[in-house]
Amino acid sequence: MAKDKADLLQGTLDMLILKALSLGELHGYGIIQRIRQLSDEMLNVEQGSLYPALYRIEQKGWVTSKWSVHDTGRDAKFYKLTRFGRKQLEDQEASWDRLVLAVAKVRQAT
Amino acid sequence: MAKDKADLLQGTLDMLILKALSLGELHGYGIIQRIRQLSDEMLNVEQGSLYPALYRIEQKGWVTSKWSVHDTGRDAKFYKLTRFGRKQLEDQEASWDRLVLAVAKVRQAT
DNA sequence: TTATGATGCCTTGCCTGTCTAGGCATTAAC
DNA sequence: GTTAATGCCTAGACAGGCAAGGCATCATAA
Repeated sequence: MAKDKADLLQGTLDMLILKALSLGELHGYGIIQRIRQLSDEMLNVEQGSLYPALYRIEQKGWVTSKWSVHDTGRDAKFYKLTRFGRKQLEDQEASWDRLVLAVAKVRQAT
Repeated sequence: MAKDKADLLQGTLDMLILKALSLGELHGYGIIQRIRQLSDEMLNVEQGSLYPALYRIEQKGWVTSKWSVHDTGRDAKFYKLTRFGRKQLEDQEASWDRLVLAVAKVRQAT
């Protein structure tokens, strides 16, 4: 099976989930789709990665969840970013920026 | 102990090591210093991360090693990038670029 | 009717890879 | 003589992403 989609690096997933939720409440499956769509199909989050991550994130208080009726008439568990989660998102984005910068510095070396 | 230095993300270490070695043969301890210096002290590779990584990388044939006399008069194990390792470096840099781009796309979403 | 694919939830177990925390030797500096 | 820097290494803990599964609902197609 072709693997043209980039594997995630450990640590980026939380940030992506938080970012997806910062655009509005969403259920798990929808988070996957939103990330895929926003990244132009470049990032594909597996369910086996997402649900454990959502559980972790909820335990940390970065999101809350509640069951609601989906527009399709089916039930789905909607996740919502907390204020603390929003702060976390900012922190993780800042860390990511630092890392990208640092790697860029190393790479531009001749 | 203050932790202002970014923890590496899994997967970036190999690339950094290969990049460091692409600038010339070097021994383990020197690789750590070179990465730290090139990144303006932002990246600090732990020895407990480096040596297992070097072992893995050598097993894969990306580098070769040989014991030589260091300029200080002491022995040190010098690692050298192979042609295959150089190809790997290019691949990993390309993957890194794709990931950074993909994350940027997600992040610029409103 | 049935069966397939998309949508939705979840769990288990493996595996990789980084980090913490050690150990040991040599050399230079104090 | 002891400390700090340089040099090598290992063992064990741990996180987290992934593969692979299970289950249910609904729409569509055969």
